[in-house]
Amino acid sequence: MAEAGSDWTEGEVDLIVADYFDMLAMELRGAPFVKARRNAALQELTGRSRGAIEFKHQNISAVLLRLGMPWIAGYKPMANFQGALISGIERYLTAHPALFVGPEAKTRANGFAEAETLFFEAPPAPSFEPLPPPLQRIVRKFDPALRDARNRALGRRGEERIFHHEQASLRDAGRADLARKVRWVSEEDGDGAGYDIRSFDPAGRERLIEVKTTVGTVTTPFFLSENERGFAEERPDAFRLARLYDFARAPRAFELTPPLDRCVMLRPANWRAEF
DNA sequence: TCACAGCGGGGATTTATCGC
DNA sequence: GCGATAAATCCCCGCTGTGA
Repeated sequence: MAEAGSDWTEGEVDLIVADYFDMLAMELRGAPFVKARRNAALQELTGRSRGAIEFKHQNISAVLLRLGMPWIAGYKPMANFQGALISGIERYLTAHPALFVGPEAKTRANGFAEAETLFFEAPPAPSFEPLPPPLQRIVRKFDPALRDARNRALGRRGEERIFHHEQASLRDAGRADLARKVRWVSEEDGDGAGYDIRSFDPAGRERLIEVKTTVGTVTTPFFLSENERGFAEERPDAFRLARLYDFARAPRAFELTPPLDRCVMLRPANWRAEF
């Protein structure tokens, strides 16, 4: 049994990290669980106190926040965390590479006839703060932005949600005529237009919306193609980037308008090699 | 002295359960 | 169905120990 005040051992860290990810997966699935019982079971296994285990849960949330991954609601990320936790999380992710991909990535975002509250304020303009090297290593191995970008089903469901939201908003604004003209361009014509949805504001002005969806949090990075970035520069009057986040749990969104580099930090993510 | 990890305690709030 | 009560959840405050 561990002594209060001593550093957590690798075994203890592995236990609590595994338990945390198990609870997180259940939360994302909408499955019920009682945190106090999980805490009590960990107290039995580790000899740590309730407060110590809860504190460690908040430390794990802090690491996941920095990684752009979702965390358990209720375990508010602490400001700091110890290095042993990073290693523990890396070990867990290495052993469970399919985490949040596949069945777990199913979402509960069904039925959205009304223009319910979906859009909130965008996060403040970025202040670039580099990740500590151990976290950079994890991001390279398990990039949550890349994982979400490769999840085509997730992207499609995000577009569907925004498509219905645009229609409902226009109907609520008394513009059923415009709501009928909203087009899901990427679904009907395929990718390549530089945006996913052609919609309108209540005054009839065009809104060309590119939808970016992640399971992660409000600040989880996302990928933008060169075509999309170029289109945003070409049509700053109409281009809108709809950023849907926390999609598996409680989908929320914010909207970015060009110039995009004033709202987000754009960094080249791949290179085109030509002869 | 200071920063930080680790921790205990507890108040406020929400949710579940029970008895009427 | 409703109010009372218990349990669970959320998260804040402030303390100790340690190492630089």
